[in-house]
Amino acid sequence: MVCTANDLLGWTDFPKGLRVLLLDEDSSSAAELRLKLEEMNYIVSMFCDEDEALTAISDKPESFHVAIVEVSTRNSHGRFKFLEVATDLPTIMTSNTQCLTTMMKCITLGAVEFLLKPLSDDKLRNIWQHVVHKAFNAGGKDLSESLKPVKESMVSMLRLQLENGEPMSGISVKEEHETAVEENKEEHDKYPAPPTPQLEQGVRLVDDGDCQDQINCLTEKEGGDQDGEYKSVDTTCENLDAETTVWEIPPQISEEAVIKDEDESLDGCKSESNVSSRLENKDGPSDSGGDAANLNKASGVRNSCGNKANRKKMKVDWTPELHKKFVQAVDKLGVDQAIPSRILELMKVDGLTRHNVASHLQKYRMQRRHILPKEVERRWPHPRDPSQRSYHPHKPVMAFPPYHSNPTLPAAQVYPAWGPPRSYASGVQMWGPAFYPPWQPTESWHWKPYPGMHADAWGCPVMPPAAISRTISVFPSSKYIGNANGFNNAYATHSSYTMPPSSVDLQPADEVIDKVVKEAINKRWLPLPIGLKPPSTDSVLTELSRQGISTIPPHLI
DNA sequence: ATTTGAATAT
DNA sequence: CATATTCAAA
Repeated sequence: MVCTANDLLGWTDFPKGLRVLLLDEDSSSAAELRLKLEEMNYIVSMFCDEDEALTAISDKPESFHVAIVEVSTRNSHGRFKFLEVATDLPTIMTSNTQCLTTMMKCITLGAVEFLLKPLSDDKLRNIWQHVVHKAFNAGGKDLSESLKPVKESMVSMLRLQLENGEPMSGISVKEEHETAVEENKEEHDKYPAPPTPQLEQGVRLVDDGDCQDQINCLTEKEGGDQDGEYKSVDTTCENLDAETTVWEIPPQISEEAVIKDEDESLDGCKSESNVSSRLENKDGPSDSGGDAANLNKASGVRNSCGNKANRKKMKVDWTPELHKKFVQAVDKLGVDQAIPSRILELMKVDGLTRHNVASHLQKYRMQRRHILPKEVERRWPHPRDPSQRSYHPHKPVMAFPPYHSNPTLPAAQVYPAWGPPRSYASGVQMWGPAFYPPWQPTESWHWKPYPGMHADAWGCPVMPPAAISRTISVFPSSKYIGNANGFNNAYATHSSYTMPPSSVDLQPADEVIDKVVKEAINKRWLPLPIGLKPPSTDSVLTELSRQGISTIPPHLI
């Protein structure tokens, strides 16, 4: 397979070496085509029937970047099948006959273009555009293996160019011609369109669209720390030139108008750039996450707004995928170690800054602090006098770990923290109320209260939920959290008898408690007990009903 | 000098 | 709102 991230770097003269699958029954025209393509430095694999071709594709999906498929009235059926199966491969249909119906069908089935034979050299030469287009517009998920590298290389190229302020050797990409698929990005997000589902990408940096400040352009030098991180997007006027330059001249396509839009800084122009990363990170210690960045621009075909997408700071769009990465990073680090810089590091998402992460982390923590106590309230509702600050003796004083995973839970169930993956399009908050926090792999949750103290000394390691509810403490209320004295006091006072009898001997010394409490206070989002097995949703429900709470708003489950 | 987390701004 | 930016503190 040619296509690894490394190969990209080697792919200096981009279209060259692109692998073309040629499916054509007419052997003579096929041979001719092949010749031409090869002259253009494409690597051609010829097939005469679609089954062969499909087999080749399924055997080695990464062997082809683009397909050119001839269709005639006779073989159209098979060709349609090809289109249906080879969805990952940008496929150009060619035909001797112009049949609107056939064309329509091909396009509907995902063909990227329908060309009438004979194919012009120009058309042929430029087939690479479809590869790039697909690489940039397909969500990371369904991006075929062969396209990922392309995408990556494009991104790195673009980045480099922007950073250097000058075009890189060899490759340049022009996108103007691309149809403005992005135009209705919002719509796509909400109602993913069948043909080219714009699935969520990693980081979506959204331009705020106010290009009105020319001045800014000149003065934007602002010194400053964070600017470095935005280097690639914060451009000055001269960079702008460079930018426009960047987008011109793909190998021989000089003529197609490059949008030289001087600078129509205007209103309403929106464009965005997109950085996405692979999200194949599976659970577990596999942090193999290499990641690619994808830069997705709104092709500015329309009107004045050119593609100067990335000039101001972009807003990071925390897509579920991105958030998932975030959570995985946090999980991996363990809540107590989850600080922006490390998270950022773990996420390895290009274009994301520490600030972005910090901001997100802030929200994340707030969620945790709010959601959890609520759950607690539900489990031990204040019967009366909510103003009463005292905690029930029966009420738990210690929170069960907001994180902490039940190792037996499949990773998939680990979601709830910030909610199950909802349709990003739905616009629903991804971390809406969830019944349970993202229990994470136990080993990743490091609670180190005190160096010599074994975590397990605390509380009851694994107990049925009912038992836990009787023995483990929990924050009485959110109001209470943050009251250091109160908490400290409460904890010290009640911990002893909220402990299971069996643990009595293991009571930590007061000073140890102090330490723990201190840390707990300092990092209130940290879960307290250790080694506790989180109750399953079912058992919680059971427990709830046992306590006479039978009605749970559906959205909480 | 950096980084963090919270507060505040957009 | 969700993110970004600012700010005080570590």
